[in-house]
Amino acid sequence: VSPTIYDVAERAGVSIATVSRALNGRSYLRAETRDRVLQAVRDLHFVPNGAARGLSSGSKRVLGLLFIRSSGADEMLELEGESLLFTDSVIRGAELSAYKCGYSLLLSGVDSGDLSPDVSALTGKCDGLIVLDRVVSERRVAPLAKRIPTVLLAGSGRSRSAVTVRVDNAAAVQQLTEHLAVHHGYRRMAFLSGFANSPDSVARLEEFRRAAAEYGATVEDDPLWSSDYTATGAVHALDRRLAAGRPLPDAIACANDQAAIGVMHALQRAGVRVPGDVAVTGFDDIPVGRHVLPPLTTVRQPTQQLGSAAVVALVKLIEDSGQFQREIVLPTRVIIRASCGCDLASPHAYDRPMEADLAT
Amino acid sequence: VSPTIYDVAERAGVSIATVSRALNGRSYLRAETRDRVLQAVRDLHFVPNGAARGLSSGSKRVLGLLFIRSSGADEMLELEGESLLFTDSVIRGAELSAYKCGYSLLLSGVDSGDLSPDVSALTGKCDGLIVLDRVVSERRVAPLAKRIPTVLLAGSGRSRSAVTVRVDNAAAVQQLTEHLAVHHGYRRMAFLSGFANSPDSVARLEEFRRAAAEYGATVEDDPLWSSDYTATGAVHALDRRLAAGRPLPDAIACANDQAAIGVMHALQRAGVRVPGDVAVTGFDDIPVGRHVLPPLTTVRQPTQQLGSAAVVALVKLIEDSGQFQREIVLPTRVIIRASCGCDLASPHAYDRPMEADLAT
DNA sequence: TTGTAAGCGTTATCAC
DNA sequence: GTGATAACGCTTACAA
Repeated sequence: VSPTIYDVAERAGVSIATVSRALNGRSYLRAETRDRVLQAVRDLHFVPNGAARGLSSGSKRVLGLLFIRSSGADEMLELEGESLLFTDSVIRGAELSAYKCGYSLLLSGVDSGDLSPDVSALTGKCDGLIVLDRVVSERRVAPLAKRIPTVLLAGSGRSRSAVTVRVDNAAAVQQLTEHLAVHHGYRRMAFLSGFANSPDSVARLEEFRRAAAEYGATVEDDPLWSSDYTATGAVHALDRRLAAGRPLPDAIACANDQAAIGVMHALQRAGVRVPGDVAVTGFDDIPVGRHVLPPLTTVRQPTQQLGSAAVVALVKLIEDSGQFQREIVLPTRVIIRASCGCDLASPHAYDRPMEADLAT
Repeated sequence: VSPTIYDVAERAGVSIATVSRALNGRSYLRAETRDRVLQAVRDLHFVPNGAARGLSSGSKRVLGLLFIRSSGADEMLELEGESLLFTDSVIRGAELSAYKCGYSLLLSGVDSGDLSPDVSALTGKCDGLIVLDRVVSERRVAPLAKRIPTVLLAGSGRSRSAVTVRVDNAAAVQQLTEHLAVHHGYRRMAFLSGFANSPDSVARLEEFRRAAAEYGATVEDDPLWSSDYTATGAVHALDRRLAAGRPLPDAIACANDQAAIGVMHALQRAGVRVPGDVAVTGFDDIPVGRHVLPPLTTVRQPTQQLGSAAVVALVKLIEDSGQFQREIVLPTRVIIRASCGCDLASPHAYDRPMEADLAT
């Protein structure tokens, strides 16, 4: 039913090669001929078939983006709905950047429990892959990257086989830890991890341990300080920790904001004051972080830029398969609010309240 | 570099037709042969080329989703970042549903100022299109839908040419207006519109006028009561209205939550109490709505379901091109919080505070 | 500057 | 059951 270049060629009185040339503008063409072809294209509402194009040229002009589908979104807390933001923001950044590079973005979620996701359905449809944190285990990256250009997003940066785009976890955690240990003088700390297989969570924990040691603070070493990036999971972890009866740490750093909010909730419910008795920090800077009480001290990541940087790196990988950066590290910024113990009116209050935002 | 069915066929000692059959499982095949082929597939890490498949079979197994890219996200208020949620949530729902139907989702943003977006880049790459609110004007829908299966998301439902999936704006606004007019007794109302070319905004305004009249309330008729779905835009609109000096209405219903938050901000900044002096309501139920003061009375839409319903409708349209529903209407739910004048402790407080959510 | 024709990697229609 | 082989709609040498 759809017209093909043959139809266009016939209507314009030229060969299909000429139509192709007029469309792609690669070769020289008499202006008059080109106009005639383009007129026929318009007349027929011709749109080139992407599959045929991809097959013939070897380039589908499509990038795949693999992310983890949060399991059972419907059954979760309302709050969990906000976890959409990190991945979604990456997707937005990636889409825009892909568009600018002349590609489209093909989305594919992977169920969180799925250990060996069937990536092949996607790989066949695109020229390259952007793989978000935790989608494929580190040892499965190499075989994948061998078959198709692959960029890892938020990986540890340890994978030698694929390009990695990630944030500077080390600098962020270093800065945050210094703030907690030096500015506030907290000595007994804890770090609530995300998934054990999340390179980001692992990197943050490692750096937290290192930095804490540097400032002479201790980090509680107990398997219960690990969770799953959700507020619910954090509440459960904290409830277990509270039940243990031992004195609580001075400060609890969390692998992400949702967990931090869960931690604050569990503490407050147990009558522990935040930050009076225990300070809490997050990571990501999700919007609701400024509306909870106390407003959350956290680390802001350039989420959209993560997506766009990944696309740019991937396109480079696909197009000029020559040299490329093995690793791209994006900056982070510590956002001091109140949950760390700071007074919002203090000079550390980089972040302004909502009214100020709106006044712009 | 990638292996083809020829390589697989050779390794398995069969013809390419047999490989194709083993892969697609359509035809009968000796079990032993099939196993041999599948083993070769695994050995070679063969992945069928999607472009070739699409070209040969006529079905690319890809659905396109067109949405409006919010303009200049970087320069906007932090709050605007939360407007990501509606579209993103639709995308998530669509992705999951597409996956279940055996399709992938191809994303394509359209710049908000772009009057005649180049949809052709996408149409060539997919089997059908999901078009979000405001992406293409109503008169451009028909020619598009003629060329490629198209589902309109959040359209007015007036387009005879394409299938429409939308929420029940009429019921929601009717219910909300009744609450304002009957329960609270407000008589003088206003409605702050979104974009003039947004069918959803138009539908909400129309129904608001109708319902208000039904209950004997008046609706201010002034061009300044129109804006652009953003908090900033709403602040500007309200500032103009405040400057006019006339007495304010009893209640202001807004076309979406961001606008409602902007309205509340502008009023409060001018010393007007919400809801004491003027009641305000929103639409969408974005997460931050429960954290603003007063918590926002609004209408919840099943955003993920909008996406998945659109996909299901589109797949049906593509696959059994026989009959299909012209219009699919999803239910909405009024969420009463405090900005309408309700006491949160009253029986109308369907929505529980954050603590209650977390306690689950 | 334009036309001819050979692929690209599948699926699907025939035969056998 | 399985194997040849002809599409599918485009790009791109190679000729002219």
